[in-house]
Amino acid sequence: MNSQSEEDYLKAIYHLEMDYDSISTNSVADYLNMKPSSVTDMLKKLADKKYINYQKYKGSSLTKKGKLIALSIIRKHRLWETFLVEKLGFSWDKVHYIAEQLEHIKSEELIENLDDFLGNPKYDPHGDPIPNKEGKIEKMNQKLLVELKIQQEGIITGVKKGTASLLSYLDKEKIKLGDSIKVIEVLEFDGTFIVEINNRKLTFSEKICQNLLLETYD
Amino acid sequence: MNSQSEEDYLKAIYHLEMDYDSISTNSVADYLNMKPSSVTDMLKKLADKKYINYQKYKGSSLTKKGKLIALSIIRKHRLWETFLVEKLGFSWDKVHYIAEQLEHIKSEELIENLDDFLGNPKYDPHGDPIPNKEGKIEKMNQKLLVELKIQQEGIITGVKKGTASLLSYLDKEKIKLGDSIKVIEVLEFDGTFIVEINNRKLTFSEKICQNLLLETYD
DNA sequence: TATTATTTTTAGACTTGTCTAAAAATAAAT
DNA sequence: ATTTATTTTTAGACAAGTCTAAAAATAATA
Repeated sequence: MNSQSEEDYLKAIYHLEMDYDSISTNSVADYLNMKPSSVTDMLKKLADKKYINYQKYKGSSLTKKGKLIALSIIRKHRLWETFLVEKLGFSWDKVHYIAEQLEHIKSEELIENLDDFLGNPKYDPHGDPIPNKEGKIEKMNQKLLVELKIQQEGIITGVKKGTASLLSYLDKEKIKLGDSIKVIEVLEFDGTFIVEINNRKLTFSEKICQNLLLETYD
Repeated sequence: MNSQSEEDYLKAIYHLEMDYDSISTNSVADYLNMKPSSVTDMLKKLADKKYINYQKYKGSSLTKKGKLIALSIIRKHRLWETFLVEKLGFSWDKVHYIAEQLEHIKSEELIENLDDFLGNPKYDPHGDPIPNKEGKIEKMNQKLLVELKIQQEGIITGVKKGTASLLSYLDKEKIKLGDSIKVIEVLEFDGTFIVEINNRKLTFSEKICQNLLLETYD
């Protein structure tokens, strides 16, 4: 049985491995708001348990075993987030703190029953893919809308830094993070995109497309 | 913010106060499977926080403040149990361990949304009353079926010690703990009870009635 | 009521997970 | 290539919550 702390570290390393090749002690400390010395201690412990490969001063990486645990926590997190939004009416931006707690509840049966109850969802309310029981997870890519080809699809995950005003525009148009978007046409003349969201056709300027972040599956 | 441990102790004292007048350190230790010395330490801490009245060698009792916390944990526990049984299809006898974990999740909003989602249930799957948000809880009494008067109702909570075989009879008759029972008639001749359970009329011998435990509300 | 038994508390130790401060290793820069 | 800066580890401390063993208080009994 792993402690809540151990699970948090494994999850952090998993997320960091998405973005960086080698995981430094400091990056884990930053991610978890902890001091590097505390992280060193825990890394040793996780290495003893064969959850990570850790070499003094060299950095860490998850072993197969560690990755499976991280994915099982992420699975729980995303299923609980789905539950909170779909069943309890929370808005997608308020569920993280609660899911951080719920993801540590111990019971295989609980999470499988929850999965069935939710209709075995593939994506959570943020549009992130939910790993299956065996730890398989759909690979995803962060892209800008402007990078998509015609007919390609993605899920809206946010906007680029410094363009928060775009968020209120999206809000006005009743577009939420997690909504699916599909490119129908791109006008050669000015780069305007015609896209489909929630069965509605919408027109986006090139500037919008350069600032809208998506996840795509390929 | 209270720790999981503190919450467990407060809940234990609450439950013990249902059955006994004065709560000894040892009784808390037994209830929580802990050593009395550990309990003493925690009792001091809870007294510092004004959650209990504690006097060396004399025993403990919950303050108003402590009782409210205990009731809020019990509320969470029973709502989660209801969720697990009603929504996730768990059987009533397998939910306790999971609810023990879920009851410590921190979020007012979560529990109020859950309450609404479940349709603001009054009783949990074991037939125990669920305290409301303000800590009000329906008073209940343990009684034997034989003690009930005609037309009185109760919820089946168990059988007397040494009569486990009665359980398999109930099982055969598709009667579960938590089922509601109402006395329709008592035959003077031999003390046979005619009762209604799940809209079915059933006949119980006097011996059965002397061994079937109920909760009643009055 | 004096003695024995039981309960409760105290004292000190241990574990987990964190911290600070200092030392050691690695990386960057002059 | 030396020096300087940064990163990482070590060493030692602390808080929470538990334990064991022994002492103190209370309760039971002869």
